[in-house]
Amino acid sequence: MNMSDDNDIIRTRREKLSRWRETDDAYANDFRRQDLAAALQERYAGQDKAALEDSLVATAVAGRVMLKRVMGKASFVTLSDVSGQIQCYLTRDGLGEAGYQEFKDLWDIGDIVGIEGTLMRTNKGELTVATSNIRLLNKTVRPLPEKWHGLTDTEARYRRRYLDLIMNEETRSTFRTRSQILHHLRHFFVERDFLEVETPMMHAIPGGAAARPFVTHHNSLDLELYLRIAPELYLKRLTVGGFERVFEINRSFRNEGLSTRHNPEFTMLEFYWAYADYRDLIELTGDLLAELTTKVLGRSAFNYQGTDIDFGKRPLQLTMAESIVVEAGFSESQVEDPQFMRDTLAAMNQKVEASWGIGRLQMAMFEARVEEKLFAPTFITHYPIEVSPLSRRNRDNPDLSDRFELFVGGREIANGFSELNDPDDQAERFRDQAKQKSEGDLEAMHFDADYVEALEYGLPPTAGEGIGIDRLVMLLTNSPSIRDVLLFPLMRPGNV
RNA sequence: GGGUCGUUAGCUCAGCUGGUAGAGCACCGGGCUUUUAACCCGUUGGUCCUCGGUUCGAACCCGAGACGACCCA
Repeated sequence: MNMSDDNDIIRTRREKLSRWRETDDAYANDFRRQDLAAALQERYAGQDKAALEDSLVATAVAGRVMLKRVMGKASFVTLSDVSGQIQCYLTRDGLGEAGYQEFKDLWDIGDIVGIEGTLMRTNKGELTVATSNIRLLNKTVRPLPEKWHGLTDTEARYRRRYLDLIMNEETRSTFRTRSQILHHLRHFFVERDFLEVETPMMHAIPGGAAARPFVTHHNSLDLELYLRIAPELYLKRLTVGGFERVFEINRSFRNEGLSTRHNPEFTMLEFYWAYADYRDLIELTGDLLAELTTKVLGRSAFNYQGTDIDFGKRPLQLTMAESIVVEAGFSESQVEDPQFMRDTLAAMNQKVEASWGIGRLQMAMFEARVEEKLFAPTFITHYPIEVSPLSRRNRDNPDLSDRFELFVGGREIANGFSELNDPDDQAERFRDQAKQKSEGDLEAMHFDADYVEALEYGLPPTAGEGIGIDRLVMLLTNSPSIRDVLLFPLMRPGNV
């Protein structure tokens, strides 16, 4: 765990570094690479040994030494660059006595080097650079993890992600996929005339979600500020301002525990779409998942932790009450009976507050008994108004909201609704939240008078949605933990 | 917050019932001009996570703590 500075390996490599520093070109930056490994592998895949001998293709490659095989006066070195790997053949005849000796004396696995030469193919058929000139570009001090097993210790992989990236193609692949997902999401929304915006990360009043915030302090304003728990209320202010389609992909922060599904900072996509409602969102979300998966994976179906999921098919739809009937096995009348729900939750050792109405009781039951079972993509609709303080009230049933969440793999992936744009109703909901906060609910919302004022200037009929990007990346990269899709997940400071 | 498991060489891991700490890779020395985790020979390398306890004697047993993984709340 503790990588001390005085072990034999590091001491020897430091001695080599000292010798290298005595040369003229230690830490030179004038080596120019001509080709990437993968490009060479692809371009010359069809050329056999004889063809390459005839054509004398000159190249210059650079990268990290991953493997080194010394056989007396000839050696093979495997270089790794951003694209892939290529083998190089170094000989005393090819490099000259001094050059070959420098390689033998100074080069170690892990060093960053530049190699010039011509392409050849070995007897076993591997494309190889027959080296005529070598440059040591960075004499590294610390040894890489073991070449066969790599770096497997999860703690080390998260704390020293660079080593994980050097050693594990799977890790590199995950983060390439993450980048692709973000790219295609942006493309999807920009193509549909959504404007990408950035709204504040530091809020005087945290809002837009039920969560505990991180608190910080602005010195010169002498002001308590909160890291945002969601961008929602600012994005809707922009919709008031006439940006009728906006989206933001950025971090939010929630001061909660860590788990395989939660990191205190996480990435959300939120978008707001004027003159649309939650049913339009459900359609758009279905399109989005199908298109995204096809573009990123080349197909709409994939396997997540042993279960097949297909975003090419439209997700199921159930109301929250229906889902409790179906998955938890209660009758429709039981699900609507506050006393029954309260008693049943209590019997399940679930925390229940006396003030909770049927909406919060149903929500608690849903979270306890239903959510984890929703493996196949499923939209749960008709959330109770009691747990949806920013959502539009359902026209047919005022106790319900025009809101849905999407569940995949037993996890919430998206949350969307027709926006509440009645300022008086919103003020009433905020007052209710503030009351719950004063009664000790740490996740209840603050009264945001500034936001209500914005609504008084007029939010068009609008639908808005948030999509958890980390969880989406988990699905498409088959990652069991959110830490596997965050380059630097939060860790307690350790003595590493 | 609770439970289970883990922490031994730079890395991957063994280490029996408590009796002087082991292997492979890497490193160092030697051999080898088409290898593929190259191979062969010979070395080197340790805060056994930390602190305390039990014991003639602790990597191992007990207690407390640190860090991590997973599960639960």
